[in-house]
Amino acid sequence: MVSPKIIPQHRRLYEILRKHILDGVYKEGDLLPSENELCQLYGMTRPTVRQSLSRLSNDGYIRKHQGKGSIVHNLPKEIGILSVSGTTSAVGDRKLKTTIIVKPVLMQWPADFMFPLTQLEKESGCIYMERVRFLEDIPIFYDITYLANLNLPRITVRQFENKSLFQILRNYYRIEIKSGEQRIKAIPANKKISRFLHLKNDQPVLHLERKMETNNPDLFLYSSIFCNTEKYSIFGRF
Amino acid sequence: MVSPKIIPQHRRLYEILRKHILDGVYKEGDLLPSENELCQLYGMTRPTVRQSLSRLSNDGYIRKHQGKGSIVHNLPKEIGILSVSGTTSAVGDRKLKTTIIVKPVLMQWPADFMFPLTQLEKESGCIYMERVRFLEDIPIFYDITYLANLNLPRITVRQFENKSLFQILRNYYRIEIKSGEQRIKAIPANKKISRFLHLKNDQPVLHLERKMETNNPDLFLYSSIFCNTEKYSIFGRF
DNA sequence: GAGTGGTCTAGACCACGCA
DNA sequence: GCGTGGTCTAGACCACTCT
Repeated sequence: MVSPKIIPQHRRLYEILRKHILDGVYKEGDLLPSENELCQLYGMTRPTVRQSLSRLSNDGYIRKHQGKGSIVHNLPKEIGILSVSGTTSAVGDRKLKTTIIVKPVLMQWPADFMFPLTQLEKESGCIYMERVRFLEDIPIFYDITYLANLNLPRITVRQFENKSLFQILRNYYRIEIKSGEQRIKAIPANKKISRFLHLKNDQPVLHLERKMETNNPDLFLYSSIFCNTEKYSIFGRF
Repeated sequence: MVSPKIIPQHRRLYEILRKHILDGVYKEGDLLPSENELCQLYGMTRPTVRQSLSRLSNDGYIRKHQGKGSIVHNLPKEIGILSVSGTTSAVGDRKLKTTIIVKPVLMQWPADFMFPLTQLEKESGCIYMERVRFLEDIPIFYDITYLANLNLPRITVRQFENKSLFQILRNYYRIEIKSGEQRIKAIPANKKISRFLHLKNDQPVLHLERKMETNNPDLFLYSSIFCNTEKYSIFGRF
């Protein structure tokens, strides 16, 4: 573990309000306290409060209405994998179980990698792992993860079963995901995919190719995610 | 046409910088003028400038680096349909041709609509249209659009061929899209879809179900979009 | 009219990258 | 050490909604 980082106030308020919404302190359709009330409650000024609310609004937790206030929005019943937080926190409160297919191993980068790599990444080698994620005992995601082996000692021996990769990166290496980009396609499931996701061959699956930036400007996290959307849609805001 | 609305300064600067990036005034990898320089150049203060840059960053046009500056980012070569601007502006400079399959008609809302409707929407009836969008002569999107018939006189007789629906809504009815949400699935193409998108039956396509909010709080725009991702991926940021 | 969110100003201090 | 972006304050005026 490492010493904690200071957390900006707008981020702190964002987390508080988000937790209150998820915990039902503020329910769907409720009016949040007004911006001025939040200022007083948490000892901030309006721009700071507004920054928190702006993020909540972008993430779909609230809707702002001029002259009325901020209203808690219907929480998406689907899987919000288009958010930044990674798969684990993307499914809300539902239980997500993980099976490791390939434990983290150090290897060469694939020859035709889905994103261009920097020289530094190429030289560092690649940490590789495969996981299948289950939601209510249905396999939903088949994740293949790649990241450069930059200042991540002992990562290949850590236990991933109950923690998300994001948690481990944050707790042990102080790595935070800042943002990312992705390409989305619909493809037929090949043999490997259909086996892991319990689908028929050639059944359509969603394929996400993601590149995530971290607070280490040299370190990126790459995922190739195959997603069974038979029962759960992928949800996003824009 | 209607009288123009006043445009906030942060929005104005956002549009200017966005245009400069798209026009190549600032090229990929270039450093944008610093925030303080932009303040002087456009006569704004830093929070205002930062609001513009923040949006540019969210939309993927720039990356901000503390201590260095804002760097113009690789423009996505794929189709950025996950952005707010609608299909037409989502494909950058490439030519998007549209074929109208069903001209706008007034009808009843479908019995099992993909999103819940307000009482007002149900009573107003539904404007319905179908279009196919081509990129470089390949059919990419099969769009089915629905919106409530609220204060939209004569919309069923307007010409959609060369203008986007969004342009018509903005120019004639002063309707702007503010934000939206969507569900994404991978599904097999049925007969109708495969005919319009020139695909084989059961070939995987992306299915987007979108609900968009406008500056009229009672008016929402709904789309069901079937997307051929054989050649072009859908691009998004998060 | 009162209260809400939307926009904007004019400063301040800090953390980071680079020369 | 200097300039960069990151955070924050303490105000201001406006547009909108509701009563």
